[in-house]
Amino acid sequence: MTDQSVSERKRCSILDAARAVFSRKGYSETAVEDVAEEAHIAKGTLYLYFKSKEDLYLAALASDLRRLASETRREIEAARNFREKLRVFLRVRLDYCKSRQDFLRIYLAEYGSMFIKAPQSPYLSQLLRENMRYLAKVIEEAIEHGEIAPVPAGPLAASVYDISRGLMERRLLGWKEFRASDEIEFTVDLLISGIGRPRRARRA
Amino acid sequence: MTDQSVSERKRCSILDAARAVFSRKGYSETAVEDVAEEAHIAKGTLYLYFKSKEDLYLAALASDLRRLASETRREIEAARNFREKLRVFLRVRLDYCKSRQDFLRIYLAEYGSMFIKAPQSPYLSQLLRENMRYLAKVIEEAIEHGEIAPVPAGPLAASVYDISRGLMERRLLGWKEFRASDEIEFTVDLLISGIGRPRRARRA
Amino acid sequence: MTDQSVSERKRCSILDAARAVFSRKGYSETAVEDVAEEAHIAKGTLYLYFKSKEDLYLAALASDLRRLASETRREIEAARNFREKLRVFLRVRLDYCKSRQDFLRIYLAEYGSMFIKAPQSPYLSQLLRENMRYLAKVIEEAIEHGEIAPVPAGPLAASVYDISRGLMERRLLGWKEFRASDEIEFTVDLLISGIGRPRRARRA
Amino acid sequence: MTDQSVSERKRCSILDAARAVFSRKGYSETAVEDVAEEAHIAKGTLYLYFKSKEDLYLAALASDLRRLASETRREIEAARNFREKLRVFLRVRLDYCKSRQDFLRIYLAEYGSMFIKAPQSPYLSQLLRENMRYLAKVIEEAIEHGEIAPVPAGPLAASVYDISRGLMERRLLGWKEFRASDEIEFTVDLLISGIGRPRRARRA
DNA sequence: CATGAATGAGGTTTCATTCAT
DNA sequence: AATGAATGAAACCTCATTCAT
Repeated sequence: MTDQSVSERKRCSILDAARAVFSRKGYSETAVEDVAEEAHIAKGTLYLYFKSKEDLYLAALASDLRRLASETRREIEAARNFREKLRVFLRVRLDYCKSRQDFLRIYLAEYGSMFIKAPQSPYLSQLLRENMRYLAKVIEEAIEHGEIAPVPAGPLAASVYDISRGLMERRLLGWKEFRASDEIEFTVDLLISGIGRPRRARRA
Repeated sequence: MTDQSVSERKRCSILDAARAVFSRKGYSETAVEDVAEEAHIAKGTLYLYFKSKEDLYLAALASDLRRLASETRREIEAARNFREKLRVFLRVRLDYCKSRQDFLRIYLAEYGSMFIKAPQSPYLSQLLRENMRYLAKVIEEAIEHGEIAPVPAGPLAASVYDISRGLMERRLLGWKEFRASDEIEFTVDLLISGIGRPRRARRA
Repeated sequence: MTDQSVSERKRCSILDAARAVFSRKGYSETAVEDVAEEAHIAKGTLYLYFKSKEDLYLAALASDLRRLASETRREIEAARNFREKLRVFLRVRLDYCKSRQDFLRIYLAEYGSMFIKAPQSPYLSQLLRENMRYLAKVIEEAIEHGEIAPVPAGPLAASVYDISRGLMERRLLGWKEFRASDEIEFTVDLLISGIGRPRRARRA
Repeated sequence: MTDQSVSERKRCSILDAARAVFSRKGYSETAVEDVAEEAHIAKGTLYLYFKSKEDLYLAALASDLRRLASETRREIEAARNFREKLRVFLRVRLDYCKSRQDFLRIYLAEYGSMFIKAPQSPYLSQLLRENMRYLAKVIEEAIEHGEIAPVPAGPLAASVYDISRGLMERRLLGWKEFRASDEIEFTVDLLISGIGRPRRARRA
């Protein structure tokens, strides 16, 4: 048991190192040795935990991707109404820009390369669809509850993902036009007032 | 004259080959030799036209990026009202998915890697901002004309870009939930009815 | 301890291989792979010990250059009078033609290329001046002791170096006019007595 | 006739360019294109006059080497006595340091590489021996005339060459200890009188 | 478990030479 | 005679991976 957890702990510390380095230099510019150094282990040791550089890269990505997904779910579950759920969805993501820059950089980079060597990481696209499906379900529930108009849930979920990704990207690039909370509010308004009825007085 | 154009023609044919190969295998998996073969020239010849692999890659990207931008402007200029302009913006992009898959794959991949080694392609992010700025201006005009509510133009333009990119991506991945024209209509409705006044009957 | 010496031993064996190959084919005609083969190691291994082809070349040169210098000093120190010191200086050098042909070829080649790209090997010219300076000091002492006439020590040292280099060169080319010991004797006589008329009793 | 001389003139201008470039950058660092540019002709044209890079290099060397040899002979012939001939021999060479730096650099570099790839330029070593043989003959005559002691002419000629080369080298490197004329005088004295004790009246 | 020396395939780039114009 | 675009061999160097210790 201890054995297992010790081993698991080391795996994690390697993943942390990997994220740090990959996010700094990118996949192809990163040498396996760089990661080993950052993790204070020998290059050979790394291969006891991951079977290849790519495996390591994908593992670094997946571990945090799962964390983001579960955190998102937990917070959404806790939110009262749809507007709140939307807000929460965006907030969790924008918070990641601060606390997990390294993960996000890899995530966004890998997202882009999906379009080139799709078969390489079926895992990412699968995880992505799963998460989108979840958001679609949340939307469907809101429709059922009469909170929003009966729009196609899948495409809407996709759009929400698109916009949230854009927000993260611009934060990472330092292009912030205004404060995170305002950006969230703007986005929620954009989406809700498109879906909700009239759109009279916004933001009191 | 002929000389110049012959040379220019060859440069273009190399760029075409480069786009084809890069979009298939990605930057780091592509060997310069692969591109040379695709273009039916010798490796060394390629270096007469481009000074490095990266130069070639960026040139392949930039040439089509400029084409997309100018085509977008032309069509938007021709459109009557804002709703139409929005529709046109999205349509031009979705058309590209068919006619220029190779370009788009490179574009999206490179977009992602901006977050990792930003300084490498300042050109891309500059072009991007320029294009966004243009869309923002179009939005501002629509606001002035009273076509849409007075929303912050910059963030809105960004969101439009985000969503359009998402649409392209999903088409490239074959995730289309429905026909392109429907997707465009859905998106326009989502955006407009969020910006425009009441939002009565959508989608007939 | 063993570790260090094992590593050091390997470094030396690579240097030996390098000297052998470089002296056979010259710097630019030698491929790094050739040296690796001669040393019975892989190309990559060589780069664990030397950071570039040039580094390897210079290291091969410097190691023996230092050895030659120290051997020279030791023997000169042991010699009684100036005539003897001169003899010894030349002998050590001519002996090197036999035992270290490979080194000498590199040394002489590199000497020549000093005049073309001087900044490349400041190390060589520095070592050279140091050694000349030492010989000059030996000469100055001989003058003080009244063993020889009060001639300018620097230029004389340089001339001695010039002639000794010529002797080595001609031996390497197989142009020997007579036996090494006779050549040494002739040179010592020439320097000490000159060729002007009198020249009575030479060599007792 | 004109045709021939025009062609010959072009060959020479290429040789001049070659000397200039080779002496600046060395053989392997020089690209054939560099020489072509310096000569204001196209790369292909150069191959009409010289069959390879090496051929060009050797030709650049040989043309001036012959010039140096003939100039040396002419001046030596004109000199009255042996001491004067010696002086003249050294002076012609030191003058070359000023007027033909580029040639000398190549000459000295190539001299060094003789020891590595001797078979490559048999021409140089042949020319060298010829010139040495000539000096030896001059020495033999001086001995016959009773101007100097009966020393072995070959080795002495070699030594004179060695020293003169050293003088040129140090001038090229900027190591001059004193003025050219003094250096010549010192050398002549050294050879004629040696450094042994008596050495009474030097230079009459 | 851990190491890190060794490997060698493969990458990008250069450049001497050719040849159609 | 002159050109310079095209070639492709070969060079140097990197680095993911293995394996004996």
